Amino acid sequence: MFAALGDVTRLGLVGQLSAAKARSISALAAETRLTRQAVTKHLKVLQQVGLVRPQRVGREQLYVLQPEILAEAEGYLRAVSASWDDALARLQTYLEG
Amino acid sequence: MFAALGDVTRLGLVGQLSAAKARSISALAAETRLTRQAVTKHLKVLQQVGLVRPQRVGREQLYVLQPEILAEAEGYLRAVSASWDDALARLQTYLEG
DNA sequence: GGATCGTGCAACTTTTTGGTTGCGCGTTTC
DNA sequence: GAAACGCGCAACCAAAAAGTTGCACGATCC
Repeated sequence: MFAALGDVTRLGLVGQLSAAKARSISALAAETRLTRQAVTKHLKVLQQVGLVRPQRVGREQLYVLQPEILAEAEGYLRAVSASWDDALARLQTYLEG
Repeated sequence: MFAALGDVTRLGLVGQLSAAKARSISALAAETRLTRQAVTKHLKVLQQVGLVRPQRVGREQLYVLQPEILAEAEGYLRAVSASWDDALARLQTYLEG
């Protein structure tokens, strides 16, 4: 999940998709300096982690963002922060004791 | 930032550091199957994005987690979710209109 | 029905990255 | 002060990932 978002190009694609309802591969590729095939590969990666969902419309393949998945990552970050706060509290106690 | 967390080993190191106050490179390496130098490299990466801060103590180099930085990533995810909700609302309106 | 558009698939090249090995240097410890 | 410990640096290796090119195929437009 983080690995999927860790690529600048993919993060850009997520950005594009977060601003639009749905976009075709060519439309997405048009806003980058990459080939259409490169964009296709990145979309496959995003799809594998569930961040994005393809949807065929005529001869176009539209991609839609699945923001529910983002909540997972958000939750993890919060958990790490929390457990670190615990550790910090223990450290505090230790230093004061 | 996401790229830094995107590696399994680095995410593991963050996990270790979130559970302890501070840990030396060797101590961190001892809990993985990796060399000390490999761990050193990963810590450098984490340090570059500000997730971790080194602190020299005698001949040991301790590393401490900087959880404030995690809030940035958390905020970004929330923002993307939000703007997508907007897009979804517009799509809804479009379809109903 | 022929041209065009959007796409999928496969092979290939290039770059990045994760990992190791080897050595030297400051800090302890006895 | 010599041995041991914890590190840092640099060179090197291998595997994975990013990107391109070339071709074929269904959908659309005229």
